[in-house]
Amino acid sequence: METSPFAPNEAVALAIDPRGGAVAVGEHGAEIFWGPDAALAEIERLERRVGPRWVWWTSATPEVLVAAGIRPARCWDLDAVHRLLHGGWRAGPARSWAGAHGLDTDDVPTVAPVDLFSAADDDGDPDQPIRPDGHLDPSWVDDGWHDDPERLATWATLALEVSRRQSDQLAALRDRPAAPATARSESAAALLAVELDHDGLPIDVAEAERIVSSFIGPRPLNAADEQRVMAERDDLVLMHLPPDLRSGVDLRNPANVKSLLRRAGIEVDDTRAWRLERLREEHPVVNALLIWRKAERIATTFGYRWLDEHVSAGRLRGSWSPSDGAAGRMTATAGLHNMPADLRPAIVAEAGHGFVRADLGQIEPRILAAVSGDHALATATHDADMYAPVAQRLGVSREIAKVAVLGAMYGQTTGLGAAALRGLDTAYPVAMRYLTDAATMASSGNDLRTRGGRRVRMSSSGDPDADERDLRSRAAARGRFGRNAMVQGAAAEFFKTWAAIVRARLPSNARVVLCLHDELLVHAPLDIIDNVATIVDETLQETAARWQQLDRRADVHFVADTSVINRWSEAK
DNA sequence: TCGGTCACGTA
DNA sequence: CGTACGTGACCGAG
Repeated sequence: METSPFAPNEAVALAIDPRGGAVAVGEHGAEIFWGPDAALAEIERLERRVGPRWVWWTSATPEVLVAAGIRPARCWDLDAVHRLLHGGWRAGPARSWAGAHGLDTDDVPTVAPVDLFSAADDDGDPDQPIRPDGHLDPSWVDDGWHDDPERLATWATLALEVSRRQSDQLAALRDRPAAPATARSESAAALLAVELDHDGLPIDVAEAERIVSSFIGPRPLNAADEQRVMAERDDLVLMHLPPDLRSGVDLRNPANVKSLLRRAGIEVDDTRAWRLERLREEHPVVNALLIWRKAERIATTFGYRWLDEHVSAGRLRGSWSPSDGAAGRMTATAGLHNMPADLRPAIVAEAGHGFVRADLGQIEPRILAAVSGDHALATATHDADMYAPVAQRLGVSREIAKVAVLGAMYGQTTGLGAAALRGLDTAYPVAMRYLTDAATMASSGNDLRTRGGRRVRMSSSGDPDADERDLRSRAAARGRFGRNAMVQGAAAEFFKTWAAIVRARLPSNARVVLCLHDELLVHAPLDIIDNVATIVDETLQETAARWQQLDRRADVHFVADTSVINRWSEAK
């Protein structure tokens, strides 16, 4: 009979030295696997036979696993939990350690710049990872544990200790009962981010190039050709000006464009597209400029260079971050989160595969109903379109109701019907009070915590030069930020829980390939695609049920629009 | 070379 | 005086 020092679901800290081996440390024992290949094989075996909750310092550890084809089921990511507990986007072992030990996380020791004279003058004990002041020794953090099983074991043991302390800190958030569960789903999202980095988003490059070409023409042959094409694009705008105004105009310089427009008889405060949109008919140069801007965006940001840099083997890859520094939404580079809709037809499932695309409907107002515990607003969420009952209750049109609710969550004060805002206050006082409380706290510089326990820092960095008006407007800005962060942050937590459970429920040949704040894209073989769609829908209800279990405040319904498609552009 | 501003795409 | 993000071009300060 096989014995293991670990139990299913037990927290087991894992430290990997890709060149040497790995160490796994649990409550009641440890295992050392030496030799890189043997270590990965043993980790895979442990994952399969035991299924612990792996604890790791940073995503560098799962990166090794995912690269080796190992997809752990459960984890505890110290970075992710640190960000949750202490706010902001910065993390790393030194900060996680400091945060777990009640030390200053903003001022952790760093390795001094390499210096010939100071190199030998290190007052730290090389065998001792903890400094006298209680911080992790930065030289240890960097690579002090490499190539030595014993030091690697120390490193894993320290991780396990941090995870215990983090668990205690989460449990101590008595008014945030969802915090421990959120730490687990935030960890899962961090692991998913590693997988998204690795897997990439299926893209049909030929189709993408065709779309790019439709905006800016064929791929330039060389730098000179590129210059020529650029000049030709510029000319399509400049031709609408009298010849004596054309020279020296740089369309890429907004100030320049502004004066250009003024000379054409058009006065604007700035040259943003939404402002120019209404002036299209005023002068042909405006229309030409807006078309130019669109092409310029493709040329500079989403053109051939973008494809060359970020696409390989039919996948568009970016760098995923499981939580931003504000409300904790996922972010991604390489344009994965801001790809123009025009390019979405190029996101095509591979042969024999399809996408399941699902997006949460009206997620933020539903989240507001849940986190505030407003029963009247919760009742509205029982409708597939929750703005309809809100409109009825306020006695306004659906459009007005929608704008008013969104405006309340964003802190918008202008352009809203005052009657609708007053109506919200009387119809949904609990939800509105929740928002104004958050705004009041934030505007006076107090940190907030989301429903899942994420600390939202308000760091009111005092500017000695700020005058009274500056201070007031900054306080108001903090208020809007805080008000929105409580909703956006809880929505991000809800979304990540959903994504994490979907990930756990999917068969191994189906993968989440995109997370877009309220939208999931899953890539799967066609013969199971309907099953995957069912999993995605059922998982949403499971996510909602888990929330209700932890909160038990209001019966909020969540809905998703789910469809099976071949191209990202097909749904919606 | 760097930070700030403008601009614009997504949610 | 509606939030968040990433990217790129330009500007001015250093």
